[in-house]
Amino acid sequence: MNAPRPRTRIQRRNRKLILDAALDVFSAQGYRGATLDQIAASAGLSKPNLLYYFDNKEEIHRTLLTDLLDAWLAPLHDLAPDGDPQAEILGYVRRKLQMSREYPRESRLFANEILQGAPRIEGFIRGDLKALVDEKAAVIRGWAAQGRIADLDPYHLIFSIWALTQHYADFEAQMRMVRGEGVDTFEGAESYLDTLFARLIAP
Amino acid sequence: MNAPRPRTRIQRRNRKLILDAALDVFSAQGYRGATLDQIAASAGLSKPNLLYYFDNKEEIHRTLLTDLLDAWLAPLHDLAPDGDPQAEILGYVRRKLQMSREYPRESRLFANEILQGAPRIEGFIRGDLKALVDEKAAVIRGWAAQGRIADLDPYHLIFSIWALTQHYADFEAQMRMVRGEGVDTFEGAESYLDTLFARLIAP
DNA sequence: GTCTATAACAAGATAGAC
DNA sequence: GTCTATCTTGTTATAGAC
Repeated sequence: MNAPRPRTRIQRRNRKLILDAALDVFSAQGYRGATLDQIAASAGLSKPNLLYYFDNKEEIHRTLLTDLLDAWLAPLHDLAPDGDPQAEILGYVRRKLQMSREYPRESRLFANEILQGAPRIEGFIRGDLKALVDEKAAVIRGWAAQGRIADLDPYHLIFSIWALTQHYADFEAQMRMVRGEGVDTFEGAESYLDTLFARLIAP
Repeated sequence: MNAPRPRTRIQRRNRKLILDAALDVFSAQGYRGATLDQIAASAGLSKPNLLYYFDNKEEIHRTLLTDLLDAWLAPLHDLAPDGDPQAEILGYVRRKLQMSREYPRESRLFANEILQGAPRIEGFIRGDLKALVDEKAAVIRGWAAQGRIADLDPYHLIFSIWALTQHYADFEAQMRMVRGEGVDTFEGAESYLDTLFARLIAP
């Protein structure tokens, strides 16, 4: 029997509870490290009740990942070819950093997936993501050709934006331990990345 | 009964085989995702034979991680306070990138550990790593105070070096899929990072 | 819809022959 | 030292009462 489409209020609420708990556990432990017991306990439900809402463990994970992928493309999608190059690139950096701050668990879920060779999202990466990156890389290359930004490899540029912004979410544990518990690890990040990319892309 | 200290040639050889296979599997699947069956198969030994050389799964993992941590500090350790600031920082970036290229599995093993909250290396991070980072941050701050490099937060600077260099190892799967199978993902990385950090730290 | 109880199946670890 | 066979535990998933 398939899990029901969420019709009632209580069903929608429980599905949300489960997905939120599962995001906690999967992002912190990885797919195999997570157990249904942990997720159930964190959601305040029994394990069989979890499996009333989702057919199996994998479906919970796939749901989280799928929901995430749409949001994942948005910041880059918004990079406008007819905008001011500097403002567009710095704006993209800010939106990406904002995502790391607001959705660190999602970032870690994604990082776990990539680290393991992206087995479940290979289609997404080779498909939608690659298409979008190729499109925006061409835009950036055009700006460089016009001398409106420095002449940089657009792929390295995009990857460096991902690396720097996602690091604040994915390696947050390390930053916190190195800097000490009291520190907000995002403090100063936006201004640092603003400076870094402004100096990098200045023509 | 404890596993034997490696005395004979064959023991040393088998321990190496096991650790190399385990590094493959742990770095790709994470601690919980890895199974002794996979490691044994990859090493060409039987599962009980693995456990003749190591008491249990955790000891294999701990051995890999411990061996890694020494090497992990070296590039930053070599940043010399009395050297030329620009050359020292760019040299550190190059050494770190070189480690990502030569030891991508080790980088992913480390990344897996941090993503999960660094449960097994918290002591290392709060201890040796924090001490080294604090020490070198002070050096960098001194350079900035003397106007020999730009005035940047040294912690954000160090973290950004980690983020950018390790990304080439940890997110290699994504880069390969976005760029296409034929591409060497490290191609152009050194010159890109050279440019990035040279422009960033120029006074 | 939710629960207790339990089946079914990995996966870590051990026993004991060779 | 290495293997086959097996024990034991943890985990996913199902049965069936309520």
